[in-house]
Amino acid sequence: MNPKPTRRDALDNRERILATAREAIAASSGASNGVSSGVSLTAIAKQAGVGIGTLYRHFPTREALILELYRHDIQHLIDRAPVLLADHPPLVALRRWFDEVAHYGRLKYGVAEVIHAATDGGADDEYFAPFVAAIDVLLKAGAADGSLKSGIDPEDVLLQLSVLWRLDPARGGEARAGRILDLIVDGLRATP
Amino acid sequence: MNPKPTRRDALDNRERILATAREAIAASSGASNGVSSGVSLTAIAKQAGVGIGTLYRHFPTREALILELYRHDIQHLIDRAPVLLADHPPLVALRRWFDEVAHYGRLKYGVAEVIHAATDGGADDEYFAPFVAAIDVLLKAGAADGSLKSGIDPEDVLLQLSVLWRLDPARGGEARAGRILDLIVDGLRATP
DNA sequence: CAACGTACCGGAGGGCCCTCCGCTTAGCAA
DNA sequence: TTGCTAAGCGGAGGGCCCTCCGGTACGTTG
Repeated sequence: MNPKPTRRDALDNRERILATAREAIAASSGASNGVSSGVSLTAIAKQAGVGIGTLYRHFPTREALILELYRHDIQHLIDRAPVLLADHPPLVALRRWFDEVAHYGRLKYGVAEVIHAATDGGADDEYFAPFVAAIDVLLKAGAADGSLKSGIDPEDVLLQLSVLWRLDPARGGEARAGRILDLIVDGLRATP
Repeated sequence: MNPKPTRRDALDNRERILATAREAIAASSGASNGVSSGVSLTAIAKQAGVGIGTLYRHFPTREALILELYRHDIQHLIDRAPVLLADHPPLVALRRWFDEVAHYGRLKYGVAEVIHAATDGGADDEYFAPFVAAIDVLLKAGAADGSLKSGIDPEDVLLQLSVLWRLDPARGGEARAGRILDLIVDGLRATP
């Protein structure tokens, strides 16, 4: 899909675009609700000293770019799932993980953007499959010890989580996120 | 907010825009996932024989236009809540209502669009407050007979519902919607 | 080192969104 | 009927998105 360009100039450009995008987003992220719309790809291209066509060749969609920026952070979140599971019972681990994802997503809004893109259905599975897998691990653990329903589709849960990114942190979003996560977890609980 | 224009020409234009928009959306709604993006406001204005400025004066955002188109249908949904409550126990009424909203929303995608806009936070409360009120009635009834938790914020629930509009009906969306609604309802249930 | 093919560049172009402001005209008042 | 005035009109303009394709230069091969 994105088999890393082989030519030097191409690679340079790619890196330059990523660096510029990182700056631009960091600069603009102080304001507003954190939805991606704020940054102009045109501006990034110009600032990076490449043509707009070049930017689009490297990153065919805005999401592809954001996604690449936050690949690291996303991986971190994914890796947290088994760690939490090792330290806590499944139900607690699940809830903690949700909290981390929600919190992280609102902080570094890029992660939210990625998940948003992923849940839009059009995104490359390659990227968000690990995310789904992380959820699945948590769900399976909960099912195994009887605290969660069994047979839940992890993608359904990811979709439910995607609501979080639409909260406005400025106005009660923090508290609302907590309440909604509670509701979601309750929905996943095994019914005795 | 939108105190209906008093001049004849203004009113005519308004109606013409609405009629044209209705056609345009009907014509394009056959395809794709049903997200609003498909229709160009520029095209609607041209087709309606008004300047783009006129369209924007009457309907400051795309959502405002869509919302006006489906005001009727939305009202219908809202009215269904008490009817269902009269005929069924609260839990059943709630679930039925969810089903109707979900189904309707995916059929006439405008409703989805409106709710989507409403949950975006920026929307005029005036419009979606009745929706929230309808949910609240259902929740209160369930709380009263002990089948649902008490003290749930209806806006939280609306937000959870908003996930439904992002499902792709073409690929498993129908079934997925059902599963997710089950999860949501379970989350709202009173914990014994 | 020269020459070449192709991977990559860049920006013009078409389309949409939304704003802003000078002009038009409907409806009222005399 | 004839002004008059503000409510309403409309489109030019600036910005962004994304595509497409003629040109450039990288790296390889002889």
